[in-house]
Amino acid sequence: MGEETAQKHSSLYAGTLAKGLKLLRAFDESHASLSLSELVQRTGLQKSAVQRLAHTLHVEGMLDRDSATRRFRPSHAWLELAYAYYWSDPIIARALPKLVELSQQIGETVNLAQMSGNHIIYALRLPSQRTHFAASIVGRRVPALCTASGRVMLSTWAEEDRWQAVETWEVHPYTHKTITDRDAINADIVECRRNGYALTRDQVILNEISLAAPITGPGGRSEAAVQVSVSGLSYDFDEVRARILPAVLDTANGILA
Amino acid sequence: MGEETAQKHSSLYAGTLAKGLKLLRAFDESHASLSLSELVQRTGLQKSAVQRLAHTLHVEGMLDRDSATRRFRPSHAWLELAYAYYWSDPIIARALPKLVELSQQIGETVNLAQMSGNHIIYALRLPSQRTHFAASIVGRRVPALCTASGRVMLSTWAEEDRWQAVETWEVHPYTHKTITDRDAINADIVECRRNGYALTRDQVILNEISLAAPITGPGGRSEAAVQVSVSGLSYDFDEVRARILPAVLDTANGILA
DNA sequence: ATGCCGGGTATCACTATTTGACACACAGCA
DNA sequence: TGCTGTGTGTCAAATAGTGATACCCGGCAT
Repeated sequence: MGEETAQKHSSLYAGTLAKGLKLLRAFDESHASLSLSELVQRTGLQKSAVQRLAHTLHVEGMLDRDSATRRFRPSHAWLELAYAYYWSDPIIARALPKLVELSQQIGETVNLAQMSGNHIIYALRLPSQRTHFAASIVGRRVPALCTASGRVMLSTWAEEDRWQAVETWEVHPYTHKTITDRDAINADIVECRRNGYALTRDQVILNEISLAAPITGPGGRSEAAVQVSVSGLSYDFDEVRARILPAVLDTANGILA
Repeated sequence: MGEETAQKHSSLYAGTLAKGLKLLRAFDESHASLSLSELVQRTGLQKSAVQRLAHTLHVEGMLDRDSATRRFRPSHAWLELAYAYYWSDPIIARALPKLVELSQQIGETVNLAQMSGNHIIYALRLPSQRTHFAASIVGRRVPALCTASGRVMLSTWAEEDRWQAVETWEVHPYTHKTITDRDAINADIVECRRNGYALTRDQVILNEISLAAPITGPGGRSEAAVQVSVSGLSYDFDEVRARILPAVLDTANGILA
């Protein structure tokens, strides 16, 4: 066993609960439903433990069980947790009406992205056009350096934090055009800082243009961004700047962090 | 203690995990953040237990802690769980593109509602107009009998199940116009059955008109519905029937459950 | 200043709870 | 018929959670 677990086992650490959470996290976009033995594989836990924990989660309504196949699936309770999240994060309530307005105004997909560790997470999504499923649903995480939202947010950070992020944060080559060179990413962030917005294309999905503006609080450090996705087949950068950018900047400025 | 707990304590029941989940569920729309002692109050658990469980949830990234106020809050992980849910429920991927289309077509708020026990839960929401915050975010649960969605779904159920629902399921008087009389509700459901859609107003929010059509699978029993909300100040029933109903029926029929 | 109070934190002996190896039942398959 | 993989059930051993207790700190009234 590792040494990094040392801190965790501070007699305040409830291992059973942690293992239960591990079961929940075993479900993701490529593991939509899991059998008992798959759960064992994915979590590395003991069969007996998984059996008891999964049973408990089922009884408590956190997992649905298909009685024919015996497989487990996330339950509606998972959406209820999202509901509670939305109420707890004050920026959501401030952003939502403005995003709806923006969405109506420009007729393109509008998102609220938040910094979450070294990723961004989409907290609100208002899809207006057909795109990939993953690009339409909340809760998706993407390495911040690969996204327009992440870069604009970073552009508002203190020199040192920004530097540390560019040097060490994860990058994932989603497409063959994804920028993985850290100097190039840094250059883009510097430009974001000058412009007050970020404009990227082909970073996560081919032919997708992404425009983001930071939501800044009194400290000036941004932890959230308004982001718009449009098809690179319908727009070029200049058109985006002309037809969409002003509204996005307005929206972002109208949301006090 | 109680006798209803008998089933749960079947030696397969991990109490510690269940208590941890109880902490998560202590957060809701009127309890956006909770201190240690508030968690104690709301869960009825021991202070020590709450301390350990909350610490564990924090270490595991399920709870954020404001280091100044020492209060706990839902973390981004709660949105990630929703993300996993969306991938796991096959109806979501089929419904989403059609709902986006419908939303663009009619320019009004579109929802996907699912039956969840005796409530409906909003699984997808595409808000187009300003409304109440609660009416714009996913994961909200409402007693099925109070909603157009719930009633159309029930209208497709077998006589006996329908009857049982109308007789026993919970009703909540959200507004002074909410129908709480079970005979009246039953009459409406019978009408839904004849019409193939449900049309209500003022049931949950005053001046809100709600139109719902069932998504039916091969069995004929509906567990999900396409629902549209419009302002009762801009529409009356006849206008809704003329201008919105056809598109909604098309959409619902185009989604195979 | 003083003392009280409530909330968050830390400790520790006790024991209830989880553990994990084993054995069983069942279904699909060679 | 006898595998093999899964889901289920059992039980002694020991680990992990319990909850009473005490401590620390800041705010507040006296």
